[in-house]
Amino acid sequence: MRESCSPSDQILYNVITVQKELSQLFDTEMDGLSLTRYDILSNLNHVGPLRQRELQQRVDVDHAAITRHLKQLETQGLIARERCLQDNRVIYVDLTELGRDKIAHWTEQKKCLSDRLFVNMKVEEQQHLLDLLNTLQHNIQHERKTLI
Amino acid sequence: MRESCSPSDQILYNVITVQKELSQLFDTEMDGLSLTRYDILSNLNHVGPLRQRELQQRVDVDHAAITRHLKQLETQGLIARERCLQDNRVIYVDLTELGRDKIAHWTEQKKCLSDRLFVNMKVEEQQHLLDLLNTLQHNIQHERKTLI
DNA sequence: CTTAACTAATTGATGACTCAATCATTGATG
DNA sequence: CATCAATGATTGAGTCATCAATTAGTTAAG
Repeated sequence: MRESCSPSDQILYNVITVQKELSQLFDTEMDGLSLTRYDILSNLNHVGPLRQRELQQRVDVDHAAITRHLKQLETQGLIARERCLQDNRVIYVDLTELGRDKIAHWTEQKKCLSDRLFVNMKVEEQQHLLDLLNTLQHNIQHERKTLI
Repeated sequence: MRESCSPSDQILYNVITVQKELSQLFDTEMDGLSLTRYDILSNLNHVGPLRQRELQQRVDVDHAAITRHLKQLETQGLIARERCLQDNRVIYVDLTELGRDKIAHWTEQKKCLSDRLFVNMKVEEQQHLLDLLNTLQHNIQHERKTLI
């Protein structure tokens, strides 16, 4: 892939690389908190208690993955889970006090990192990059739909 | 992350998402060949026989991962490995005839997919996207260096 | 010559993700 | 009310990645 010359190939290759390096950077910078777990906690922080199912859709990983992450986060005391009384199948997930403290700290840390990653990029450029990425994402989703 | 509003946050989130969806699309479109394995075969196709070590650096995954991928690809008859006579530690890897046939087909398939993903993006836009991604990647690498 | 440092490849352990199968609960239909 | 489909969560198996430790071969210094 690295060998190919067309810009489109290089873009695809670059997206993969950036994601890989970004994840690693994130992990080391955030005391070992993975991007996925940050995403889980961040979602809970913004939109209060959530059903596991809803959280799974927002974070966009498998059911199984969510279950296992939440199990971990629960033993770390960052989140609490509670069965719904009306419907005994669903489990509501929310941050604990500790979780709320921690995520506040991590959010700050992430913002700091984010600032450093975009120092030399003007806001219009950022917006442009975002638009282009959105176009690409849209195309990918379209392809996936026509495939199924 | 999806909740946050600053363009930079959205960019980072989007890169993750695009990579995830792209990998899945690639897998389904290429008869289950993963991006990493495509990359391995593609490298071998372009730059002939390679030491495992060199291949590992080009594809940019762990030593262990390369060893295991090559083991698989060998049992599938796509590549061949041969010890170097001068230095018995190194193993040279090359495509077999079958491997060469297959990668030609997959390259075509990938080009086709790539074309579809960028239909509505002009070449200058593609180039611009690539430049912006490169800037981002450069910044990430810089951060990782200062961290270690 | 032998010991020590270096390099290439492999193996084992661990963690994250997916898919498929399962369990428990709910709700609707005959 | 009994059954059966639908839904939420869990579990098990398989893949792919990493790190750390190990094996095997090479090279250089005492």
